[in-house]
Amino acid sequence: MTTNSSVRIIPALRRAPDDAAATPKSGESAQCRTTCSTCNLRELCLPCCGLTRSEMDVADRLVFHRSRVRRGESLYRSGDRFTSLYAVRNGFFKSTALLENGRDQVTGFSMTGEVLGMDGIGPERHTCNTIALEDSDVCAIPFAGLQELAHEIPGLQRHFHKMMSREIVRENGVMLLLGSMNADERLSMFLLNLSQRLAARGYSPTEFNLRMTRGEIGSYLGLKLETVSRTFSKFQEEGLIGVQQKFIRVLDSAGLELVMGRELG
Amino acid sequence: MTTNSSVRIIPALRRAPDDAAATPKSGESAQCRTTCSTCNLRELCLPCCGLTRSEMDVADRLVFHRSRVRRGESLYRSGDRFTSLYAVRNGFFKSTALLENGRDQVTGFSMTGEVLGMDGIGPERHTCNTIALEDSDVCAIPFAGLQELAHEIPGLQRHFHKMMSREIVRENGVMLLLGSMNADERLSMFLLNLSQRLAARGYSPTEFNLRMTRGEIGSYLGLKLETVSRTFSKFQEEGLIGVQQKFIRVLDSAGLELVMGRELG
DNA sequence: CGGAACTTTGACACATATCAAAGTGTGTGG
DNA sequence: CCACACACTTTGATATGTGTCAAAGTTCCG
Repeated sequence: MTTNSSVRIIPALRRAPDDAAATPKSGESAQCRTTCSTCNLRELCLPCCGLTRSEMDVADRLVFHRSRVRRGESLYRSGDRFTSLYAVRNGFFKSTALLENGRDQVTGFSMTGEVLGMDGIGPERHTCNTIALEDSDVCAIPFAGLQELAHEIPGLQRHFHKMMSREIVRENGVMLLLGSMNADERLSMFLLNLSQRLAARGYSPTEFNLRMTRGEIGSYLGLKLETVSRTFSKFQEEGLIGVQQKFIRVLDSAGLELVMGRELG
Repeated sequence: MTTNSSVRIIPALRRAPDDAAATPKSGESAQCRTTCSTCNLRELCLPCCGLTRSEMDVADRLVFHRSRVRRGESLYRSGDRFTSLYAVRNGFFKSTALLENGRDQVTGFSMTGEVLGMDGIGPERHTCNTIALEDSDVCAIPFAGLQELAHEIPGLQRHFHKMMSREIVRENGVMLLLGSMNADERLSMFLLNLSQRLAARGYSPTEFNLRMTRGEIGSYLGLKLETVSRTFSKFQEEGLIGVQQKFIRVLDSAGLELVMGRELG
């Protein structure tokens, strides 16, 4: 199973492997308007993916609001009226859902090129909180406008459907993980998935900085933070990974994959 | 949280509260062709939901294959080419996903009026197995045709998007359940959800027959069948429910809801 | 430099899994 | 129609993985 946390928009994207947190210089968190044909991320962004030149002209009728979300700030909150999807242009987010009894849980992590907010389409309100784990840039895609556009560009409609479907498949994968895997398996799957998604974006699949805490990983994987920490330590002793706080080095990815298969032979 | 297992197509549907397993007389499992305007389930079915008379005429261009799936048979299997969505006209299904190491897990139960197969849209192949737990009737909706139709009927497109989105929200709910609830909470949520969905279809919310085994419930909830059985027994001792094999009587639904809240006060 | 947030590690508790055996119901073939 | 086999369920005894509680260690940031 390959759990793609959040839906990936493009299969691959080359980029300088600069894994350092993008600390922006300009402090304004102001929005700015932009269009698809002037967007430097258009090979990757939702509505523009695979459009022809003439379709792009149509697409430019749709105006996006690009905005910055600072670390710790919400992109949207549960209960907010749903108006837009958000393409992550740069950065890292967590989504959490709140149970009525007060507990909440991380339901996904999203990185560059993934689209957030699809849970809101049906209820017309967002059903989870999405918070930036580092200073991030997103492109807000007004849903109504997207729909009009998709009506004229069948390829876009199809693309959008696949995106939603993949989110369903991703969540299916998480259900399997939560329902039938032990702590070792969960964590090795988590690491392999992260590694794979980073690789698809041109980053190193073997060395990266985690953007989330042990507690957030645990919440996502249905484990307590102490268990996450212990399992990291165990993997390190076994030579599977190197751990220095948030910096992870995947030393034996085949070994990690074995962790998931070995309980049954 | 209200976990709607599979996406509900209509908010409510009145029906004679005949909960007995529909054992069909005619033995043929042959397909028959039908159109929306002659369908006796159209108030409930996907493409016809909320269409005007003239839109219905358009909809009739789309021909559906109605077919029967006998208990134990597959509606589709993981890996099958995706061509159609399936509206459950009558009956009960489970969907299971297989992990590469051999284990498999129930990812959802579906009943009348719910739509199956949305996981296949993205990958263009089904990603889970769906098996009838009783003799069932489905309506196969060719996806390509549905798309054409939706292009002409905006309300249908919107309806379809909401349906997919709700499936995402449902799975989110299951993730919460699997990630942060104990056995009591999981089972009471399961029962309440089932009860609620039955009520929405005009069946009794307080007395019903389970269509699945303890093992299947356990697989869905991330528990072993013995734990499911023990928890049923415990709920019975506490006067929350009555259990006689597959026949369940909800005696104290408020009490069941309390089970989910009481750990935190 | 000091405090806050996060991480690691240990000791122990507990919920659920595992293993086992008996009980119940159901369908089939004689 | 009975009897047998099979699938499912219940219950008990025990094992174990993960949670809980606690304390010390580390890093980060103001």
